[in-house]
Amino acid sequence: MPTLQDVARIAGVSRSTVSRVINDHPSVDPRTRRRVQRAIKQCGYRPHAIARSLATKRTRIIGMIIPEAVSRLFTDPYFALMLRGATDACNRSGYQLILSLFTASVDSKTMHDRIVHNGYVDGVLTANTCLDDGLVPRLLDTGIPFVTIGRHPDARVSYVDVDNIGGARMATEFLIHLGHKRIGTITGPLNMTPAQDRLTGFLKAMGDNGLPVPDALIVEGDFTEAGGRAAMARLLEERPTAVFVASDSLAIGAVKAIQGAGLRVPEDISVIGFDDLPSAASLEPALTTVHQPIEGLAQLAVEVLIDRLKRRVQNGIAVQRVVLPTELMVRRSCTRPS
Amino acid sequence: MPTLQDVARIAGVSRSTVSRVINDHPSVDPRTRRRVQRAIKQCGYRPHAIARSLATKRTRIIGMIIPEAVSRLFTDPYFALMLRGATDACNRSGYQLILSLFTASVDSKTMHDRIVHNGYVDGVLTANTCLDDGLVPRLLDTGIPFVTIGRHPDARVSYVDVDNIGGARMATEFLIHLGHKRIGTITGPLNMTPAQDRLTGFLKAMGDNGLPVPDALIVEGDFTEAGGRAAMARLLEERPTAVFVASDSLAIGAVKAIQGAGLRVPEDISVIGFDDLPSAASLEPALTTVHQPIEGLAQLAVEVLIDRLKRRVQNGIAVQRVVLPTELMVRRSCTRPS
DNA sequence: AGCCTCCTTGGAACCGATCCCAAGTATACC
DNA sequence: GGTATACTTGGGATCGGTTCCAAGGAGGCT
Repeated sequence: MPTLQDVARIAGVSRSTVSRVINDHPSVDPRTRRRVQRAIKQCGYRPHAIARSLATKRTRIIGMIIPEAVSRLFTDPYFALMLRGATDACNRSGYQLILSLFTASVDSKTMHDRIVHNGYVDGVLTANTCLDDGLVPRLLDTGIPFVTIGRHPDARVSYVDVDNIGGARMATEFLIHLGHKRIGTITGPLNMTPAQDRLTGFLKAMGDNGLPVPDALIVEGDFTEAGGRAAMARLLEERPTAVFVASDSLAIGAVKAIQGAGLRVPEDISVIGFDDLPSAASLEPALTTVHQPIEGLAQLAVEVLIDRLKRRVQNGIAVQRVVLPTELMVRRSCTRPS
Repeated sequence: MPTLQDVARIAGVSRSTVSRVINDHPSVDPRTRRRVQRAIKQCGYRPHAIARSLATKRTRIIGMIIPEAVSRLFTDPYFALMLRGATDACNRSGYQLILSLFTASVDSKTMHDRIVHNGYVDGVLTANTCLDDGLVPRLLDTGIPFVTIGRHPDARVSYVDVDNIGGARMATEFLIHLGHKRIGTITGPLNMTPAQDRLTGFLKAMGDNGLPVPDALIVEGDFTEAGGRAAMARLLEERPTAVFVASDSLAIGAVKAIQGAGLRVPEDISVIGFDDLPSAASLEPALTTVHQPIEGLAQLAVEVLIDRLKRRVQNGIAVQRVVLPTELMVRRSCTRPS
């Protein structure tokens, strides 16, 4: 592997000058620049990222942290879409993404230290943090720039999120407008903000329309299909005519539970989900759900993070927050109550 | 951030000595060692990975490349499991994983150069390469250590794989033993070796049992649910009594196509899949399929790669290949022909 | 013609570690 | 007591870049 020194020798200039050419520094004579560029081509030189990082203290690597609590859910297509969005944005900007799934085999403090303190990452992206897993406070402590996907209540945290409250309200109002009055909900784990927000939106819609929500009509699930099935089994005893389910995976389980009990969707019970996973449209019946732009959200998160990394040099550090809108996808799983 | 120098000053020794303590070099007086360790604790020193990498020429980072051709399939839970296996193995060994999904936004040669030539990765893992995407030849060219998940025909390539031929044969023989004679298959994209191998296993089982396989009973799919649906639609015209489908995602589509045509699984047509995705057991009907240990395979791939990285120092370079067995998961989607 | 500027360029320090080599010290042996 | 040996330790070069600073040279102005 040729180094700067080699190029310099071939072009008959100093390392400094070659470095300037590589980095598009303006103060290089055009003739010299061409000569250096020829030399670079000739010997197939490529800048050594590690050496460069040591000097500049920037690696152009972003760490993506998925906390252990949700890594069980990792097979949900939600994460694949998120990763695709994030990597795509990184590709465009010439950044690399280190993926760090916290798993049971190593304790999370060690994992955190490894990724944050070893100097390999300029900044961190984190998704689906639980309020009680301590990740965000630790990140704040270290002072490393980071952006969360999904809002976090701490005022110092920059995040990107979708309008979960608005989306949930929209979904619930859709059910209400269809004529439903006895509407249940299956929530996500309530230590996660998206789950909280979707519940909030649901309650707001119900409240605004003067509909009571007895506690028994609210069942906490865990964002998995199995969880949806179990939650729906309990909810069935309350005989709701419609259910707002906080994620599509949960909704898939809920539909199975309903059908398993010999009831039909939507004729006996209407079901509305949240996420609009790719499979939602091809379920039987096709799932009415709230679309959230997962890939776009992850892309945006990367862009916001990179923006922060650049500004940091200029000492601009104001918290940034972006919330994207959701969209109701009306399909077959909801109808008027009989 | 404190550096080696700072620790050295506090402990009253030289950088060299601190370095020896950090790296567990034996020739350090126990008393000195303790003194240095106290100094390290006291100032919260952590080795700077970048600087260390520059000196040692090893980063403890592995690059995982998913070629563009399959990044469309990326929402298949298969990839999530693979990533989880790979990251978990990395966590255990103290390695980091850079995830590189080749996407349309950047051409694949550029992507390849970025990840391979910038010095950030010690080695590369690659999954589901197509025979015609040129990735493997390029990797061979650069001389970087790499391991593919899924076999590659080139004799110089180290890989881990599951016994696709054996699994496919086992599945097909299961159908044959049930009494089926007119058995169709939906294959994956035949420019991918797993798809080829599963077809080979199918044909071998059929041939060994003296059953003819007219061309019309072989339909190429693309490993997606929609592809499975389309392929099955064509296959239905041939009236097979059973179908061996080369992946669970394809099988899900196939089942839907069968049900959509007013036929029942397994009463009218038996369906057997391949992969044993987490959802296979909870489908309606539960899918009989060939289990492959995806997470374990990815873990193994990481281990083999790390092993190669270590041996490389010792100039051991023999190609390594491992093939794991598969297992038949008998569920409800297959029965005797009527 | 002389002086001042601006543009280019090279030199050297630096980023934070590793590691070889030589020197110093303690122990053992004769 | 002197010398050989083993064990510790420090110094300095090195990895491959970036960047500050100073110097040289060309061009412009009076």
